[in-house]
Amino acid sequence: MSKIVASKNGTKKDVIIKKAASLFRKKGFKGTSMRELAENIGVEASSLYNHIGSKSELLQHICFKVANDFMLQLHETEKSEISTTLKLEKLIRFHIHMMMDGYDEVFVANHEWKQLEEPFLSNFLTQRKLYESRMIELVKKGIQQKEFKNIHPHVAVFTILSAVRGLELWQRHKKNVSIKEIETNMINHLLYGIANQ
Amino acid sequence: MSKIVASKNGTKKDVIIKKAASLFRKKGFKGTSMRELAENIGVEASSLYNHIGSKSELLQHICFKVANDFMLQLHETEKSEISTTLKLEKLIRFHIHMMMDGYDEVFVANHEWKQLEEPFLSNFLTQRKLYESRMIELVKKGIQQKEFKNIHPHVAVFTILSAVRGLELWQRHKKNVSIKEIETNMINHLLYGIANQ
DNA sequence: TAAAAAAACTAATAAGTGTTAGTTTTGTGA
DNA sequence: TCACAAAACTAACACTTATTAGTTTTTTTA
Repeated sequence: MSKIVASKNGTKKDVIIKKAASLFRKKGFKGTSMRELAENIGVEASSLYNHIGSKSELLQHICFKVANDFMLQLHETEKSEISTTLKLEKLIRFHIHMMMDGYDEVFVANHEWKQLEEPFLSNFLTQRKLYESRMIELVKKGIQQKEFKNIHPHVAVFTILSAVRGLELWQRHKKNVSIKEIETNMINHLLYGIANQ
Repeated sequence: MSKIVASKNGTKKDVIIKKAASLFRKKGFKGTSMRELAENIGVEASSLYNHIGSKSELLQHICFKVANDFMLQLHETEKSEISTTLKLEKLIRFHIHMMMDGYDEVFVANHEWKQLEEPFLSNFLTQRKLYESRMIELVKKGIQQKEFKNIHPHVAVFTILSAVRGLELWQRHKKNVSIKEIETNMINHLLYGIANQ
């Protein structure tokens, strides 16, 4: 029937991946059928296979694109010559922006990676573990330099990562609060707390 | 073949639900088949239907049990005559303990509620929204009473809820850090921050 | 120990899954 | 305009899904 319309800067495969990310977020990877994906694009299911190899491939693409983006930013931040506090702040801001700009993809990478098949599953987990441990090193450094309190680095990093991931919850409510406002409040909360004294 | 063994304090249905929660967490609701569930219990799939009505019913039971537990605790906390800071602290501690004791169930309620069918889906979302708004009211009160800084209550609540939900990540690493240690660090982090000055 | 109830079993159903083969339509460059 | 390539289509495949019917085994009760 209709032909898949390639957007200006992206192949038809990209269009499929984008729609897949949206559906995988809303209904889950296993909860989304190829027929459903095809229908949302305006095409028969079999036609998708002119552009992609398999359903799994779609998930792989989404997950590793996100993982890669985060890794690159981490690497860049580590190299930059600013205080540890500012490095942490920069990373938190990046997480916030990724969550806002690439909501569907980040959500899918966070929630549907379990459905990856080997060896992609192991690969993804290794990369995530590496990311976490490098953030922990950063916090440790901040403690040594007396920039941070004598907290448990592991707990601190997980608290931060989780809080940021929780921006997912915001997508439902984004009417009243601006990104800037969320960003400022969240950074203050995570770095300086909310209690007086 | 073998019969479903009912544990001391629980019907056979409870055994099925417990195992379902475990599998739904590990593989997702859609990713878990009734045959798989049955096999894990040591029985044929059709035999499950002597004890339960449907697969969906299992998910419903898990989600609403969790939602109910949280609601009850919120209600009790609201009534208790302690400072707002202590109320918030009490709630955070409850979240932490729920995550530790009922890991599978809380995880499933957090991640698989989307797979609920109507009218259960709407019901669940309404209840969650109510929970959130009552926590927001609590934070607002804390600000009025000058117990909290002049933060954005909405952002603060979501940051806290997300951070606590992130305890999921801990189940993988629970070797080195005790619950008590996590609890203390997390509460300090969320209420008082991590930065010096 | 015999009767009744509970819970297992086998077998089958209808619907849905990802994917492939083969064919027809559509768009493009000579 | 004609040939070639890209991308759509229809139809089918082998398999898995939740669930039901009907039957047999096991357990409980009297």
